[in-house]
Amino acid sequence: MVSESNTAIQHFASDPDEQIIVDRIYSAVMEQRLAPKTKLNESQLCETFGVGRMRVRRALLLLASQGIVDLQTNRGAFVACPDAKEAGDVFEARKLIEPGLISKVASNIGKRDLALLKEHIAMEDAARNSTERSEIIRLSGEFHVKLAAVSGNTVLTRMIGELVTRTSLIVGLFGESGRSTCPDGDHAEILGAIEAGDAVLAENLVCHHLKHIQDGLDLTTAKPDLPDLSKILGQR
Amino acid sequence: MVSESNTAIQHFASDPDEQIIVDRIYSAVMEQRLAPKTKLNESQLCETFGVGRMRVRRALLLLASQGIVDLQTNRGAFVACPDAKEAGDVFEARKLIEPGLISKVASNIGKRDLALLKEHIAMEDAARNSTERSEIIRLSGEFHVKLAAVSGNTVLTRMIGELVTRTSLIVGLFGESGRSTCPDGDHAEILGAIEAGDAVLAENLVCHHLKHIQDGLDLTTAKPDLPDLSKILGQR
DNA sequence: CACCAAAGGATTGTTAACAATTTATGTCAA
DNA sequence: TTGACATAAATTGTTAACAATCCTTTGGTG
Repeated sequence: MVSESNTAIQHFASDPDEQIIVDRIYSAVMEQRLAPKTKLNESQLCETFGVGRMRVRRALLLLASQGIVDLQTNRGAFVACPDAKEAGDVFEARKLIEPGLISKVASNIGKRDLALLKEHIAMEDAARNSTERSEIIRLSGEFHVKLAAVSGNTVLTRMIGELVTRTSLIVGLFGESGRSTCPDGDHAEILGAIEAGDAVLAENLVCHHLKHIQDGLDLTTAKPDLPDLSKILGQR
Repeated sequence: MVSESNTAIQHFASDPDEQIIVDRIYSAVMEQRLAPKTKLNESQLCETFGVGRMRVRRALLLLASQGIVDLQTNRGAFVACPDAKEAGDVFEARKLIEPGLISKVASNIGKRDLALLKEHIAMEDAARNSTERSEIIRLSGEFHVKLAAVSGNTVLTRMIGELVTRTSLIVGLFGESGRSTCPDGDHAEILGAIEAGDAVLAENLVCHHLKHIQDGLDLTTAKPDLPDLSKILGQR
């Protein structure tokens, strides 16, 4: 079954406020609105969400445990900045897990879930024509998480959620600016194979889909750190 | 490369103390010395490790984010108690990830890593003859994590670490008491296939290895909760 | 002008006291 | 004896003040 919530991090939070903080930062990273190495100021977050410092710190620790935030002692929290090695690891993990998972989903999917996924793709199409770039980016990633959720395996779904979010960071860092995260028709094609019950085809499509995204990355160019303006502006 | 550390949780902890707390609880769960649903008292942990309450709470939150500890509002922290559904999910995840991972390891493993793994199996053999039951339980699980670590993929290694630990909880809950976690010769056999560079064989062996462990579980018998003494002692 | 040093401010880390909730204890009545 | 109820203890959740660290600015010096 597909969860209606747009979050992929399960709620260990006792308080709903805490979950909100995690979700919002999570979404912002997913939508590439929060660039890597962006400083996440505690007091700033406190004001933004209207909560105490404790909640913010807990939320940041949770995000750090998922590799989305980097906690540096006495320096604060920063949006994680994966290097080429880490990017490779993430994609390797996805290519190892997702095909098998989709194969299982293709074998036994219910009408209800199928409809939800179709609806999601419709949302993607709508967002593609919209001016909001962040919307399509987030939806593109979320498709993979929802697909995993259909399997009913919460353990694997959470893992995919983490990997997808980190992929957003990676694409933002190493992706060619013109290219979108996921090729336009791919998701519909994958869902088509699933609907047809063709597990092998679905598996192959996902495999190529991931490879295609990875091929769009340029891991050699260590991009100049975005917040490090000295090198960009220093040479006038 | 295989890490020498016996922990599978990466250190997000700023403080080494915090890492120690996480490691110790982690190991205790791994060795099945901490039964599911065991209450983890804060002040007790503070005294045990000689640290402040903040550190303990942070450690517990990290463990909760890994599904090893269950945090209940106003009630405290308890060792997680997976149900049959969750147990199935964990095994499904392992069966999906580990074979592919081992296949990759078998394709290109260095002499140094091979030696380390052999050494580990020797330790297992030694522990099997020892009186300490907990030692062999922990080493059995750790073998899988070290195997993953050889791949060099830290993302996947962390995931396997989480899954292995949760497996310890599951085996403790649903496993037949007489049986050990991992069949005696299996690990050596797997390593043999890896040394021979036979990726397909290694993959199959791991697959069967996991299936064998899972078959040893009795998921139907919802075991009487260990700390719930009323049912055990009530019927005199 | 560049470079270094020190003071000030800002931010994070830690501690301890307080508040809220749960759990245990004890009393009384049926 | 059992059950409900009230009280007390223990435990967790929260807040706020304090300490330590880092970053910036300022002022001086070569």
